Amino acid sequence: MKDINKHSSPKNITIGDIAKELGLSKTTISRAISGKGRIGAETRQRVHKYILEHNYRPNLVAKGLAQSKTYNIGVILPADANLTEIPFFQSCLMGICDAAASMDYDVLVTTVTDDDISLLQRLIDNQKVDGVVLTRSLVHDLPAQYLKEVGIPFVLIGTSEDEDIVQIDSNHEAGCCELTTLVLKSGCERVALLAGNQNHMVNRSRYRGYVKAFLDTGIEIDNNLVHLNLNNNILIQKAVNGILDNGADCILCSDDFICSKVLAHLEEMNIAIPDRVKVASFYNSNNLENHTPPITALNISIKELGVTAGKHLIKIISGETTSRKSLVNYEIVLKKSTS
DNA sequence: GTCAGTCAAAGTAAAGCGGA
DNA sequence: TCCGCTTTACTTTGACTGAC
Repeated sequence: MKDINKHSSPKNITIGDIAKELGLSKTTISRAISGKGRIGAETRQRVHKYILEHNYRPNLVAKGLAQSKTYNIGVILPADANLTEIPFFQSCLMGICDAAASMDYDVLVTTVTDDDISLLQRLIDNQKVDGVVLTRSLVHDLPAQYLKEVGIPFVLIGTSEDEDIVQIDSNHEAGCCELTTLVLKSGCERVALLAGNQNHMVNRSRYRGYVKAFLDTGIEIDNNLVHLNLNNNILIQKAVNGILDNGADCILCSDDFICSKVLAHLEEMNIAIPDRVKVASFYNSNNLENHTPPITALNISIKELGVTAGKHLIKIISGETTSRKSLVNYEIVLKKSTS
């Protein structure tokens, strides 16, 4: 028997040490700890007494080996997230980490772009994780398609038309419809929408909510006031100029990135909010909360999205059934920008 | 047949060991 | 010294053994 301590740091007590000390096999110790399999009550008590006295902690690598599990979950972030999106993904990640830690899992993070999922494939090929949380939903969702093909458990933070995918989201369509209706009923007659990339499912849901509010209130949409796929500042500024020329009295922004660019452009043009034009966002953030005047926005607990996603994923990994779609509550926070 | 316990195998990095 | 093979570490679990 070689001396394994010769080249290593002080080692933790193992199941083998306990077996040797108590004159039992490693199997018997394992069964006494797990409660699975037949074992005498007195033996079980002896083992439990010993592990309590010696602060035994199972080796998760070996446990994973025996169960063909890694006790890791992967979190996939978009590599092309812009600066204003980072707080969203950070809060998601914190929620996922909390959920994972509470269920004895660790988290590995990697990134994908819309058309390059090689880092996700590497994570799966190398068997680094038992399951995956996708933090962005796309219309043509390459990561989701890939994970379905290879049969790895995963959940999606967002919405998908694929009914096989477990989805964690807020009801964006209902929230945006509610906020748009509030604005329409407050007396605004020319309510514009500036929305982002329509390849992102969330932006489609927000657009549907805007349209539904007009249908419900019986007001016709003026397409001159609707601009989609605003992916950069130049497009946003052009859109703002266009809707102001078309008499917009309220600007609804599909997210805080667009909203912050709109606010900056309005300030440059010395256009007063809310006196000349009202502004609201379908997604809230610290940037908007700290703006003068404060901006009316839809509020969602992003960390709760992450916690829910993490818990659902680990349930699926453990073989438990879970609901296909979970919705996290939203609230409309009315501020001076629409008063 | 039942009960209580043991054996062996799973994956893989790192260390040990023998021969060239 | 280098190369390549063997052993070890770690836990779980189905199959197996021995006593009654």
